[in-house]
Amino acid sequence: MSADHVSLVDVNNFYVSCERAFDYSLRNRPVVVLSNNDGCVVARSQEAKDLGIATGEPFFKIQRLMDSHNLAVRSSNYELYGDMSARVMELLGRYGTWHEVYSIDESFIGLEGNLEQARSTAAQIRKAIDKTIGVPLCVGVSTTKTLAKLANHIAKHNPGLGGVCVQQLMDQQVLDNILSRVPVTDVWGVGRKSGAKLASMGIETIADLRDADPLVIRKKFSVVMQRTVFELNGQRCIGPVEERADRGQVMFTRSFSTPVRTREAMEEVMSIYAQKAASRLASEGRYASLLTVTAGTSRFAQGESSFPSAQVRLPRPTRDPILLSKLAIAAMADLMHPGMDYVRGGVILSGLSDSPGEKQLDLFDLGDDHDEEEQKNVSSVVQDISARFGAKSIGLGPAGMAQSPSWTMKREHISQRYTTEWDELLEVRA
DNA sequence: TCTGGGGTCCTAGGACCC
DNA sequence: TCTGGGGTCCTAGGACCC
Repeated sequence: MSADHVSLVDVNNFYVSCERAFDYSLRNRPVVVLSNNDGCVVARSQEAKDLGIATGEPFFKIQRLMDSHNLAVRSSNYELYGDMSARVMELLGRYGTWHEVYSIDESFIGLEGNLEQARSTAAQIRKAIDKTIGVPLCVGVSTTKTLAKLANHIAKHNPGLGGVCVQQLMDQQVLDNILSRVPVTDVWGVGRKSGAKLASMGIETIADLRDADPLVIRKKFSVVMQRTVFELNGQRCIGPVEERADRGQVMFTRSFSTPVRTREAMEEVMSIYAQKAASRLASEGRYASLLTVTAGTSRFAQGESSFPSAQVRLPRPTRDPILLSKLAIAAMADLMHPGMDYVRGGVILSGLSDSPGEKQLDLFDLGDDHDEEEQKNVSSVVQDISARFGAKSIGLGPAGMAQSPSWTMKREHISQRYTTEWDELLEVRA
């Protein structure tokens, strides 16, 4: 990660900007993008922010603004955002000495040269992405990741900077003024809980945290917060995410559009989600050794609640959709209370590795070898078809039904998949 | 009526071993 | 019935992020 400067590139209001890139009617008006199930707001245009709409706000509370303030609403369209992200990242990779994708719309990039050269490269990046992909972004440049995040924050909030903020080129007095005014919770890595605790120690602004004693911070919080203090002082200590073969997990959890009450419906959920998770593993060429199932009643409902959860250790790494589906159903069967309203459920696969385990004796009770052999064949055919024709083309048991069950996700305001479906390409009229 | 999903990292504490 | 220290590994839970 050695380069003269660390920059953070962040697309403005990413989901909204993706929608706007293809739909001009969304420009210059308030726009929000909703979470899965059209539940709550996950992205807002500047105009929507100006209306006082908060992230996480339930859609039903702001629905009236559609009429009164010309608010436009879109269901989240992850096919579109994922595709746009890949294009942005590909282009960003051509700049800088290293490139670390941090999230769907953010990258850290190493820039070389003096400060003016860094600023000029940052401006080029903005221009290139806007011209070829059509989404606006801001670039923050400084000496550490935490400070680059901060510089990006400053660029976002000060339109006069033209979307680029090189921290070292700022007027010192202006910078000091900002640091001693902006609340500490605006720092990357400081959330609500830690913010409250810091405040009780008299640490309220970014400058306060920068000047705090790292040892005290380490003792009262953890090394994470201590690193933040070091980074605020210009000392690089947040490195790239380590690449580890067994790192990570794959989860498939969703809220249902209508509650699931019966054992049979929950079996459908577990079966379908397990197969979706398995197919994601297959696309990544990985295998899981731990299966976790979860479900839950609404956190907002009165009365009795239920949050069943169970883990199943898989004696050898697998991504077999039939096996995972069976195990997920079995694990959930005894835990759910039929009759209660479950509003969400999920399947998590973890302990990931790049190769399937060797078969071990007596660990799996799947009947005789003949059955297992046959099951293997069916599984591999299913995986093959879903890899070639897409996840929707085939499914086992409940997942194979042509019609979606009643609890599947609601997406009433979905935009077209401009970039990933031939049928929905943007029409251009001259 | 209606309140997201998918991640990462760290720490504490228990199980187990020598 | 009483009674050690030190180490590793695993898991649950908390906090944070986008």
